[in-house]
Amino acid sequence: MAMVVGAWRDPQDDVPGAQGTQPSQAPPVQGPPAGTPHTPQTPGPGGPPSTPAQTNPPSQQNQGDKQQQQQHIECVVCGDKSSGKHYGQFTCEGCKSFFKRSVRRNLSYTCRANRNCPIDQHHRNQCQYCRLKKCLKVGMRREAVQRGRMPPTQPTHGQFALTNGDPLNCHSYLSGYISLLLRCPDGGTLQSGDQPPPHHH
Amino acid sequence: MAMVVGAWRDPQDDVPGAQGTQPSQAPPVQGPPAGTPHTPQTPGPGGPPSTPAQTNPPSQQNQGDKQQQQQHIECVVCGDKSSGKHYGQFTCEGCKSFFKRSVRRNLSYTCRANRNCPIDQHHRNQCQYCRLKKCLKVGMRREAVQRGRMPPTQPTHGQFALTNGDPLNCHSYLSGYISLLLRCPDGGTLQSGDQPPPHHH
DNA sequence: CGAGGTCAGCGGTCAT
DNA sequence: ATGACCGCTGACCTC
Repeated sequence: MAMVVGAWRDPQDDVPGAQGTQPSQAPPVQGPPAGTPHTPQTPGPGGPPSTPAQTNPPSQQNQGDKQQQQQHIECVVCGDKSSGKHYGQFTCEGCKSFFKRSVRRNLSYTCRANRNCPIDQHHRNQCQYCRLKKCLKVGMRREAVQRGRMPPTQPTHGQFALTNGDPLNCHSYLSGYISLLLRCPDGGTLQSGDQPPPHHH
Repeated sequence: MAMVVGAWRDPQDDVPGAQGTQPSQAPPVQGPPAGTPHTPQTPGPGGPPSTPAQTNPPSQQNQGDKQQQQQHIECVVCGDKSSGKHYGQFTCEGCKSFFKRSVRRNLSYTCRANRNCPIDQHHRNQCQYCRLKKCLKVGMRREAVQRGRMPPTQPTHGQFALTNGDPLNCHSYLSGYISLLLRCPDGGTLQSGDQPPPHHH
């Protein structure tokens, strides 16, 4: 699992994981199973992370004053208070959610400035492009974002999933199929085995 | 990449107490070990992956032999790696816990599709109803689930809200199916995307 | 070995 | 769209 994290220096404008096209690393277009979704997460109780190579590079937490740090870990993206590790790094709930939404919906943003907007607790919402860039820079892992689960509540007609913002990357080919399904009076003939039309890339 | 095997549809759909029937066994989905949607994570603390099921003596290392290459048994429910027998069958930790929680709390779920969602390592969390159904189908025993810490006698009677049981109406089921479809039926092959930015108006 | 339990971290929700 | 809050999952442990 070679992470994507190489050396993270401050890229002025790289890390385009966000920009639909990614220059350097590959954005695996799919690597679903093979993507190595390994998620090192719980270091585990009683055991230090034995493998230093991958997680956080800068580990300067232990020095004279870290008494309270343990309780006030801060978000590596914006500096707000972290609520724990998320997608590989300590982040706040906001950056966690932002990252999840971005990856799930595969959004790409654009910076209106010079792609080096400061990202801190008060400015993090000013530029999505730079926020996502920083998320990636500090090592948040896209592969750790899972696919959605089943919706607990049922959507109403006309607006289901399309509005939940998680079309994930379902292709529009599904639209036709959906239309067909919706036309089904009571789904009577629809049987379980129904699979969507073969989907060819 | 065709990893997902076809869905396992079962001829006789329901299952309430089903058991005994020989599971159709999971398809050889063993390929990508990394496919975990969740986090496999590092061994860490207490020790190395001490028992990954590989107690194999260092004699044979050949891989050419696919017959008995490794002895990691797979979960009869989802095909993930089994950690031993649980409630009567070889299952992974996930299905074990899921089954335990379901039985303990006497939960009942509802399928939003047509009750035969594919259950494999990548989709097992998509439909609890079908996951539990499959657990029972392959023979996991409810009786094997112990009470843990519940009061010996009836707990707060009537507290067991069994949440449901009502047949779903045609519309909702159709909607559910669609939702499921929108969540990418093919197991993540379409991970990255090509989806154009959501251009709203 | 197989029950039980824990809880970090993922998921989703829904006022703002 | 954001992010505080809560439920579910499953890796790891103890018994």
